[in-house]
Amino acid sequence: MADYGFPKTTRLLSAEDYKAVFSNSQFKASCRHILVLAISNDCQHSRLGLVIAKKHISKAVQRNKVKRIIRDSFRLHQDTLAGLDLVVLARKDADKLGNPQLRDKIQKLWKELADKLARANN
RNA sequence: AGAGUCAGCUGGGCAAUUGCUGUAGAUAGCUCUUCGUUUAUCGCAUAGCGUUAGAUGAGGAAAUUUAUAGAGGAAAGUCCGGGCUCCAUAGAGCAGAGUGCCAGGUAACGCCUGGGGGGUGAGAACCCACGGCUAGUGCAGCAGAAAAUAAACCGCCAGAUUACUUUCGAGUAUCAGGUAAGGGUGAAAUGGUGCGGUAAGAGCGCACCGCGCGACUGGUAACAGUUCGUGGCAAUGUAAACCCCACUCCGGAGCAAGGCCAAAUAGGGAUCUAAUGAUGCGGCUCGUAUCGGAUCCGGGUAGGCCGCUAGAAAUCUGUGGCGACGCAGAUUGAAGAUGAAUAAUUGUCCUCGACAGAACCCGGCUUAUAGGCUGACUCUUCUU
RNA sequence: AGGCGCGUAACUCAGUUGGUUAGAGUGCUACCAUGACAUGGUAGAAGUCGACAGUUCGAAUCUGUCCGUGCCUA
Repeated sequence: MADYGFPKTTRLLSAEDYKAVFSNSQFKASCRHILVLAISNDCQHSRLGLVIAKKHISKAVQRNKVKRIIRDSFRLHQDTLAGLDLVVLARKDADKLGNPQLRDKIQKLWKELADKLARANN
């Protein structure tokens, strides 16, 4: 049975972690509203970081909502992305999507990343 | 029944599954770690100190699990007022900033309550930066004759040793005057109506109204008055113009304040040390400065911890007060994150869910806000 | 979160303190000059001064409240 928890070990915590992902990102996946960067890490599991800029989503309620949905989706799909440090950036108008649409989009991006990872390992 | 005014409350509910953060407890001693006791081992300068490994006791982290709590009325804007913290600081004044009818409330306020005055509305009610331009200084474009110690453009008026005309009444022009009743300009033109008065007029005089000043009465006061006296009126607007008056603040920053622990790297200070070393100053010795190693010390970055939520607290009761609010008693423990929790999915119900997310904490103000509920009051219509 | 500043022509800025006329440069349009283009010359258009209230006879300017935008503090 897969572990669907989201404890602190599966998050990016310090500024250095983020810096590492930004400066040498190995994998990329994006759509109109979301961009995902990733590098492989030394852990067994994957780790998630979120960058939701105030510039792109102006209202705090909307920012929180987007973060929650992405986090929840990551929680349910993290077993397919093992060994990656991920940073998810929200682009403009990401808050205009409905909850189910946002969910679909992020799921597709997870899948794309998983494929790329498999290809790189082979 | 309809229309409306004010005040208060609420801000989707239920169920299942999967998650997050705090707090309290439990678990196994499988993982990491701190301190102590003890056994073995190895090293050395050997009553000792240190290395490594094991056993054991206590604590912490992480993990698993159970219970429990978990955004707002505005959490927002940052427009005011405080608490708290640090730095600065003899005291007083000037300067500066703010407030501005009166009284009270408050930790304090630019907030609130009650009262006064003015305005809006049929009314319940609502709105008002509401001290002073009779302390001084300034400003008032254009238009208009004149714009602030008033003023004569048109008009009106009697006069003249004047000129012309003449129907001999006077008229026109000119001169030097009087006049603020009428005209037009302007946002604004120096009380209103009537009577008298006059050459024409004029607060020039009078009556009433309005206004100023003083007294009296009521009121803590602002202020009010079918009161009395007095002044012919002197007093245009503007203080969100300078300013005057009264009161308040009066050093500065803000939890990214501030305090504690503290790696790596670089650098600082103190002590010891050896080649009796190297380099610079110097012709050489002496001297002096720098350079090596070890130990200790303090500052301090990354990072971590505290600050952090029990407070001008909430609720209820009693009591004083018209009220804001005060006082007394009882009860309650109610978010505290830090790449930042408080949710997601599914089902279901209804009226189909607005504005919107704590970040040190309070008191206000302002702005945004779907719908629902309660109470008090006003007006209109109908019925009894 | 806390603390500062700025909104004026399409663009870059004056004017705001001290109230009564909105101005400069670049760009744009038309014409002149040239065989043509650039340069040059002449003329012209373009602004509810971020929005809404208030004070005033009168507001880009004074006062208040919102909106947008930028910067600083780890």
